[in-house]
Amino acid sequence: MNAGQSRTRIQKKNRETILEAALDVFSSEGFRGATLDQIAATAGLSKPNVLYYFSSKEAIYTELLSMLLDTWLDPLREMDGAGDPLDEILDYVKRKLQMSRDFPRESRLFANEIVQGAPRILDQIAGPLRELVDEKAGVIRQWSDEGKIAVLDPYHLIFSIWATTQHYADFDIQVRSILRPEGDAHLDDAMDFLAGFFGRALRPDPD
Amino acid sequence: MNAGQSRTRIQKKNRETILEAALDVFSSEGFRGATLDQIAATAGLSKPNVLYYFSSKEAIYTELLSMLLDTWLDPLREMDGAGDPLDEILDYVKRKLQMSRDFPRESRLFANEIVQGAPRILDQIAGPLRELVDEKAGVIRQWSDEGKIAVLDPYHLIFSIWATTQHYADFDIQVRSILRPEGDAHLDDAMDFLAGFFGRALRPDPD
DNA sequence: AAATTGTTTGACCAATTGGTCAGGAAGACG
DNA sequence: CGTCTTCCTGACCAATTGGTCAAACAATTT
Repeated sequence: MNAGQSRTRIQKKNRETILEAALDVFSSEGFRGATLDQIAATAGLSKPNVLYYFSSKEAIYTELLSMLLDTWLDPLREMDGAGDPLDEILDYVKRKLQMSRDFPRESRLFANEIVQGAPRILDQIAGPLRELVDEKAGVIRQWSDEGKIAVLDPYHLIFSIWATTQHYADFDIQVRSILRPEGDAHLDDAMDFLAGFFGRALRPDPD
Repeated sequence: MNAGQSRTRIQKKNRETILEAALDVFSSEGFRGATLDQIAATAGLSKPNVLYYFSSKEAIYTELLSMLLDTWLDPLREMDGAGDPLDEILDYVKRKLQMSRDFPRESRLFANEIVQGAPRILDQIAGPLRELVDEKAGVIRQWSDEGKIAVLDPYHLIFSIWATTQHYADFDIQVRSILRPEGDAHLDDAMDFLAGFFGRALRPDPD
């Protein structure tokens, strides 16, 4: 398949269809657990036709991963060192939880990959992701130094934001088994909880 | 294989060897991704011999899961409604993080299972786990009502403890890629962070 | 030592899986 | 229209996988 730019109308449509189907299958079965037959069936295409658009199962997977990583990091990128510290962090929490609500499959795709040791995305994590985190950790540290928020390790703070928000996508079935919510109502409760929780934890100590 | 009690010396040893090997393989590859050949090779046994002790791949997996779930919930069981509220919760956080350090494979085994929709453990989650959580959430709610800790949704508080502590086992590779720690040193930092974090968040409001 | 029971394995099997290929169907284009 | 390229498929293949089985081998019991 054409590795470069030019794509016909049909190519654009079918590649999109395949990636959408692959997201479905990979996110719920993991790379090894997903089969080309499943992906093809979900996409409504024949298996050879899927392989006409992507050279291999792995090619579909890695394309998905690299396409989605950027989107995934956008909420953190938006955190603005010039804004109000507490608002910026709480807004980040909000955006991240919103992504768990809107893109749970994407979250699970990454979760699957990382739990299994990130064999096909380690470069991206040790590279761009790490750099972004380093940068934003610097911003948070400065806010701490200026007394705008409590003094807390910024890296572990970021981890705790990832963990608490992605939990609602990755462990959705567990959350639902325990809360038995109607639809997504519990995510509003989660947002209230997290706002209160991070708000309290970040409130600066009196001098 | 004998489904009942009586086991010979050799049976005990080999079943244990197989389960240990299976934990290794299942936790890093997921159910579908793991193969009997891998498990047999890791255990140092032949594949038919593995199947002499367990009737199928699935039998190994479900036995592992149900064996480990109890251990997994022990830290929460220990949380004592009669103890000092803040201490009890912080001790729970500590025990849970300790489990991420000591039993990361077990954590990843559950993570894999639950991310993929918990197809073979849903009963356990909707049953015993849910009941335990309901009970402990009641305890926490009471502490809130008595003004001993801040007023926060107890279910989401428990989720946040799970999420933040298990993160260090399940997303270990990501944490390491970002922090580049020597050995497990970062887990001590994580403990300091989480103690400060939960301590601040739970501190009751002045009346 | 013989008989019985428990353990191990090589050889094998059917199903699944990722991937190939020759050729046909359908668009694009002059 | 005819030609050229793109798109699609049935049939096929080799490798892998979960699982079986008869027979050999080792322990234990009598």
